Amino acid sequence: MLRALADCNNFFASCERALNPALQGVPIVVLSNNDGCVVARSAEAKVLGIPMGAPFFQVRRLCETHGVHVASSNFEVYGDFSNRVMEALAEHARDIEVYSIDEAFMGFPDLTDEQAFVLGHSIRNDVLARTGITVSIGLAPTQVLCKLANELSKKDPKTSGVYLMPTDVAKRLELLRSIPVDSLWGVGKGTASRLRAYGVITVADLAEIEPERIRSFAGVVGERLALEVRGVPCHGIVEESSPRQSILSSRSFGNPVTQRDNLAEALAHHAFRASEKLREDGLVAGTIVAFARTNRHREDQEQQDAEAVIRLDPPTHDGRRMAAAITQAMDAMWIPGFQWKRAGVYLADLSSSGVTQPGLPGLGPAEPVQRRKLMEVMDALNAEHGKDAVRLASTGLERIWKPKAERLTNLTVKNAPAEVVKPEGDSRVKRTRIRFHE
DNA sequence: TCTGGGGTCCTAGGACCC
DNA sequence: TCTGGGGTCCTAGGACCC
Repeated sequence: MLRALADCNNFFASCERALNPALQGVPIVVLSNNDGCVVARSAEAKVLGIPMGAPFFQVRRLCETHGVHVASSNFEVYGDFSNRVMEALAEHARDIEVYSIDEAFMGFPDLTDEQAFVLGHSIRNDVLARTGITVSIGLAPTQVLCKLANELSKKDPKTSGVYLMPTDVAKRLELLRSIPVDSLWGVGKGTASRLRAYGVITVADLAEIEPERIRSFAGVVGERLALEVRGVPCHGIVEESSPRQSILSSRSFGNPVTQRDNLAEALAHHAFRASEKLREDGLVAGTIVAFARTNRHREDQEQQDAEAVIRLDPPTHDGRRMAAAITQAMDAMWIPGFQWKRAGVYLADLSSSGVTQPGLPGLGPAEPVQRRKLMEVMDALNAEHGKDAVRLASTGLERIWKPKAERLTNLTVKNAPAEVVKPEGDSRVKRTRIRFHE
């Protein structure tokens, strides 16, 4: 089977440009939450030498000097673009696995090299025409090789955005000999240094070593990698997404929080946000962890973590119950005298809601009817009138803990076509696994 | 002054049991 | 000084990804 990885180029920056055609040719930078770091750069911004992940305050001058358009990230809008890209991709593939907000693996029946090229280009053209987003296509027999092919397509302008990994094994090995093993998907710093210690320097080295031997020093992860670069698929294209195992809602504060009440409000807010995601997926949680941290980057300040772990018995998806539990836990959690920079709520021990567990007396339906109804009504109102249209009083009125987002693209009728902001429903692409991050 | 927010999977080691 | 052997389950933390 032939596989492909389609990956949107400079995705968030491309979305901003698609929303505002006046940005054609203008360097664009998109900032992370709280306007903290650079998380996406248009090609022009890369040329200016703005590094990925740079704290914005370090590149602010550079941006001003060169007239860079700087945008706060707007994940709702990027999610809509993503949906439309994935729908277009799905029409071309036999199987599709939406891997992240801007990437999808696709499966095709076997094709000749010629056919693969033609297919790659027609996918690219179609997605561009329908969404305004440019994708790069890497074609190969395994997902790890697809990743590599995709990178090569982006690096080399001659490929015009479509790269097919050589099907001839000797040719492929020759190519892989020039690629360092740490550029592989799944090889980070730790694995790279372990591999180096055993003489595995290039991807070809990995392809030539006995997979069983790899296992002794790089574990099953290394073994799978070795097989994949040989062209033996270990990852299938997963169309059915498995249920989530954890949910996190957290943010940095626009300004450090020093008052207990403000931290409590922020945590109640995150608890409710997390509970919304839980209900969306039809799950209940058995454990909440509420946490707060001081600013790791301030070496002049004493650091502190605060954490409260709360068991929910029976498990729940009731945001009110969670917020109340956290409010109670504040006594144990609160440590005065620190400047809290970030806080959040983590949900674990997730299981399907409405399921009674056999053999466990007392574990009836997850929630009493009236509690469920209340959440349903709140979710419905917020879906219709926008996030936070109705919210828990415990999340506060002033909300001085809110993160910064000072450069949000103004979605007026003029620059936001209706179908961009509110795409057609009924996507046939399963997106339950999609995660809204870059 | 100012530094993101999600996730998954694997492993090692401890608790516990027979 | 010396003090079994094996199995399972759970958890914390590391590594990695986007």
